[in-house]
Amino acid sequence: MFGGKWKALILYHLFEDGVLRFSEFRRRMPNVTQRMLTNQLRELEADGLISRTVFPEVPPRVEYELTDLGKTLKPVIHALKEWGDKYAHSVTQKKESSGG
Amino acid sequence: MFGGKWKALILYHLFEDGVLRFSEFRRRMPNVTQRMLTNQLRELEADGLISRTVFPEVPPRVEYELTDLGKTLKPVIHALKEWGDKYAHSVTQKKESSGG
DNA sequence: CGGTATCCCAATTGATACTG
DNA sequence: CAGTATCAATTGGGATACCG
Repeated sequence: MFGGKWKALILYHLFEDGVLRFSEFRRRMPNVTQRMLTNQLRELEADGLISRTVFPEVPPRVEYELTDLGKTLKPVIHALKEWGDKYAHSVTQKKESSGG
Repeated sequence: MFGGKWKALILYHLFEDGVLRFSEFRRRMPNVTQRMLTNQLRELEADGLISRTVFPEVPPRVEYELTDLGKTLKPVIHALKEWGDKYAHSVTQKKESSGG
């Protein structure tokens, strides 16, 4: 379920910001391609962890937020971030990511 | 770093049991192939999370345990397991795993 | 007992271009 | 703004057989 390379980061930003639009994700995760972002958002939605709300406006607006189930992941994401902050530098990195 | 499908489970068993031999992993995770188990153990070792000790005996014996760095992952693995125990059933599963 | 070596398929990820 | 479509490359994973 956490298979996706960016899912944890997506969830992290949702815990930080509550609600995010597609373009806001793009700003927060600049090195995720549009395709991958769409892809992972849809998978998270399919797993019932986030919700997607389309506002029929011009220009279009789509908002993502955590579902109740998604919110239960807080301890996991939190533990992951804590660990990353403390120890990620100890681990061999192949490439720098979009700083989460 | 958690890319591997079985890494979290490997770490979990090490937190449970302290030290494990190759064959003990196999018993605890029957549906991981020998190749994948070796593979993921080596990656964890390369990342400095576990150590591998070979005892030059007959029959051969190899023991795996957590390094100090590996032990710092306890909160993460713990949070993950807690979540799994509570909510994994809420999520669509494609296949059952080796029960962790 | 604790692995390696091969082969092969599936899934994931990425680059780029296009669209309502 | 928020996506799709298409193609290509890489990586992950499983089956099976063999080895010191």
